[in-house]
Amino acid sequence: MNQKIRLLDIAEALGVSTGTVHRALHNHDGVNPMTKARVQQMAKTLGYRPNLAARYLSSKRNLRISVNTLQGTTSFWDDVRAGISEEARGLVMENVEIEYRTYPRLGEGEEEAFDAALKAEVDGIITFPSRPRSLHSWMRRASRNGVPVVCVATDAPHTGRLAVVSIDTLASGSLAADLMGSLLRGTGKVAVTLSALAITEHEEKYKAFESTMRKLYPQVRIEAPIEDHDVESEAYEKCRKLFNSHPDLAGVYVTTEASIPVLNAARDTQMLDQMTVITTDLFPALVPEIRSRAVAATIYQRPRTQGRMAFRVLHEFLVDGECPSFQVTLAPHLVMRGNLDFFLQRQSLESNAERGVKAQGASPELAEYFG
Amino acid sequence: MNQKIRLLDIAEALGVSTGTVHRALHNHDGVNPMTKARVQQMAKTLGYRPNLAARYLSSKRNLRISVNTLQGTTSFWDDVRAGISEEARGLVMENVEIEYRTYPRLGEGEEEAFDAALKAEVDGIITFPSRPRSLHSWMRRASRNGVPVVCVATDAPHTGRLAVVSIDTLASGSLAADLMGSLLRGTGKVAVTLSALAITEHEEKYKAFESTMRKLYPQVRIEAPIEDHDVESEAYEKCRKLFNSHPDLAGVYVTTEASIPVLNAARDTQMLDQMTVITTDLFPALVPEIRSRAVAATIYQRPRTQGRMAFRVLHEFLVDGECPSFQVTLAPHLVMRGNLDFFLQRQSLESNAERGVKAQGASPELAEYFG
DNA sequence: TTGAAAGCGATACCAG
DNA sequence: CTGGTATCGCTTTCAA
Repeated sequence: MNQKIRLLDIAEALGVSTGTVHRALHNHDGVNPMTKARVQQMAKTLGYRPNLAARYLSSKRNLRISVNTLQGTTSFWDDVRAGISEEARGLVMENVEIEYRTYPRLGEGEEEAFDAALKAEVDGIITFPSRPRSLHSWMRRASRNGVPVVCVATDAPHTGRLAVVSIDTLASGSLAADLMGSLLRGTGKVAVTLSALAITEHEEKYKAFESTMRKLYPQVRIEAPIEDHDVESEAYEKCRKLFNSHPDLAGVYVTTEASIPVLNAARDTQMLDQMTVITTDLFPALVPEIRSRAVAATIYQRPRTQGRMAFRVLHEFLVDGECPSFQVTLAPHLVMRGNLDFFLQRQSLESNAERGVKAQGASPELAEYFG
Repeated sequence: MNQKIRLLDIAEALGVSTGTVHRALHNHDGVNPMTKARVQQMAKTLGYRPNLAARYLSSKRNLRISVNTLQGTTSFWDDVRAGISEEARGLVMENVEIEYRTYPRLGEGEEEAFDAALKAEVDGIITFPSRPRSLHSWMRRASRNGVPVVCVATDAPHTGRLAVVSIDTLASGSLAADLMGSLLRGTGKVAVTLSALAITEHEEKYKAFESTMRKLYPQVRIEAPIEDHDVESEAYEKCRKLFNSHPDLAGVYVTTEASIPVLNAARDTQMLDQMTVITTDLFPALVPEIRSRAVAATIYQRPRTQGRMAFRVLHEFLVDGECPSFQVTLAPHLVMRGNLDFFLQRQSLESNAERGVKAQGASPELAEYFG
C-alpha cells in the first residue's frame, strides 16, 4: 500500500540502527526485549515488507529441506519427487538443497526419517504422512521447533502442519461415481476397493463415491468396500472372492494405486469384459489396460503438480514468512483412452524438460530470439 | 554448472571494466564491436548467468505489459485476465504494470489494441489472436521491435510470437469423442458445432473428435460440422434445422462457448432428452444445465491457469531472457455433475483469494504461525 | 545490548 | 568508446 519501507526507515523512526532492527525482526538473541517490542510494533504500523532481492543478494545462507516420502510401487511418488526437484531447480536466485529420505513401505521407517530430518536441522519438511497417528508427536515437535511441515497427498490433522497439498477426494470419488453411473446407464451392482477405511483420504473418496451414486443413480447398488491394506495379494484374493460371489457385478472403482491385482482377479474370473473399471493414478502397467479398454478411465492425481505445489508453499513460507494457502486442493484429471496419449507424451516431455528447454530456449538477454 | 560467474569475473578475464561488460551483454550502443564480441564470447564460455537478485536490487525499471483480449460473452476471458493479474500480484519483488486493452468482438478493435500497445512502448504483450491473419503483420512488427508476444488460447503461426499457451485441442476433442462414444455404447449419430473450420483451434478439435471416434467407436456416425461464426442466432437456427432433419440424433459436441443456443434448439425441438450433450467451458448459465443433466459433461479449459501460464512465460522471458517453453499445452478438465461443485467452489474461492489468503496467512517471519 | 561498516552483484551515470 | 564509482536494501561481522 505505502511506499517501500526499509529497515533504515524503521531504524530512523526509532533512533536505533538497522542492525538492531534486523535482529529484532528475526528474533535473534541479544536484543533488549523492550526495544525488540518497539521495533516489531513499528514494523507493523509502517507496514514493513522485506525486500527479497536485497535479502538474497546479501545472504549466503542456503535453505535445506527434507522430503520424506514413500518409495511406492508405482511411479506416483517418483513423480511427486520429480515435481519437487523441478520446482526447486526453477528457483534461479537461490540455492535450495533437497534431502530425500525415502521409506520402503507404509509406516515403515517413517518416524526414523522424520527424526533424522529434525536431527539434521533442516529448514522445512515435505512429507507423506502414511501413518498420521504415529507421526503425530513428531510433527508437533517439528512445529514447536519452528520447522514447518507440508503434507502431500493426504492430510495429518491437528499436527500443527503448515499446509497440505492434495487432490480433492470429494471430486475424485464423485467424478468416479458420476462416470460409472452414466456408463452403466444408471443401473447395476458395483464395488469399491481401497487401502483401509481408517485412512482419511480413502474414506473420503469412498463416501463421496457412495453419496454421489446414491443421489444421481439411486438404482446402482454399491457393495461393501474391499480393504486391501496395500498388499497386492490381499487385493487379488479379496477381489477374486468378491467376483465369484457376485457374478453379476457390473463395475469396480479402485481408489488406490493397486489396480493391477484387481484387474488380474477380474481377468482370472472371466469377468473383466462385463465390468466397467475405473482406477486411480497413471503408471506404465496401467497403460495397456486403458488401451485395451479393460479400464474405462483412470483418475490421475497429478503427482508432479502435487510435488511442485508442496515445494512452492513451503518455499514461500520459508522465504517471506507467509503461507500462500494452508490447503491446496487440486482437481483430478480424468484419463481415458481418448486422451491417454496426451498424458503419456507430457510425462516423457517433462522428464526431459531440463535439457529440452535449455536446448530450444532463447539465449541470454533476448539476443537469439530476435536474431 | 561451475561456480557463480559474475560480471567482474568476465571483466577481469578480459582486462576490461564491468561497465563495458554490462553494455556489451545488453547490446547497448557505444561499445566497440570488437570488444563486444570478445565479451559475449567470454560470457558464453564461462557460462555467465546474471544474478537476478542483484539485478532487481539495482534496477528501478518496472515492466509494463499489455494484455489484449476479447471481452467475451461468458466469463472465460474474465478468468484469463484474473489469472494474469493473480500471477502478477504474486511477484513480490518487482513492480509489474499491466495494461488491459479489451476489444468487444472477434477481430473488432484487435488491430487498434495492438497498435496502441506498441505505441505505448510496452515491454511485452499477451494476446488472443482472434483473427491471426489480420494480426500477422502487427505481430511481426512487434517481434522486430523486440517486443515479445505471447498468445493465449489459440496460436498465431509464423508471426514470430514468443510462445503460445493453450489447451491441448487434441486431448479435448479425443476426450469428448471417447466419452461420447462410451456413453452412447458405441452407436448412434452425433453432430459437432464450432465457430468456423478456418480457426485452427476448432478445426483441430473437430479432427481429433472425428478421428478418435472413428478409431474407437467406428459405429458412431458423425454429421458434417455446424459453423456458427460466433453468432448465437446462427447457432440456434442451424442446430434447430439439423435436429429437425435428424430426429434420431443421439449426441452433440459443442466445441465453443456457444452451448446455450444449442441447448435451446434441442429443447425447442423436444430432442434434449434423447441426446448426450458435451460442451466446452464453464460459466454460470451452464451450471443448471449440468445439474439437470441436460449437459452430460463439459470440457473446462482452465482459463485462470492459461492466464497464469501466459504471464509466467512472458515474465520469465523479460526478466532473464530465457523462454521456459515456447508452447505450453494444458490438459483440459472434465466437469460432470459429480464434480461440478468442486469447480464452482474453487472459482468463487479464487476470486476472494486476495483477501482470504492474507487474512489467514501467517504474519511476517514465522512469528504468528508458531505463536 | 547496540552501532558502524563491509560486502553481495548489477546498474547507471559521470569523467575521461 | 571505456573506466571508475555510487547506489539499491539487507545480512553479518567486529567493536564498543
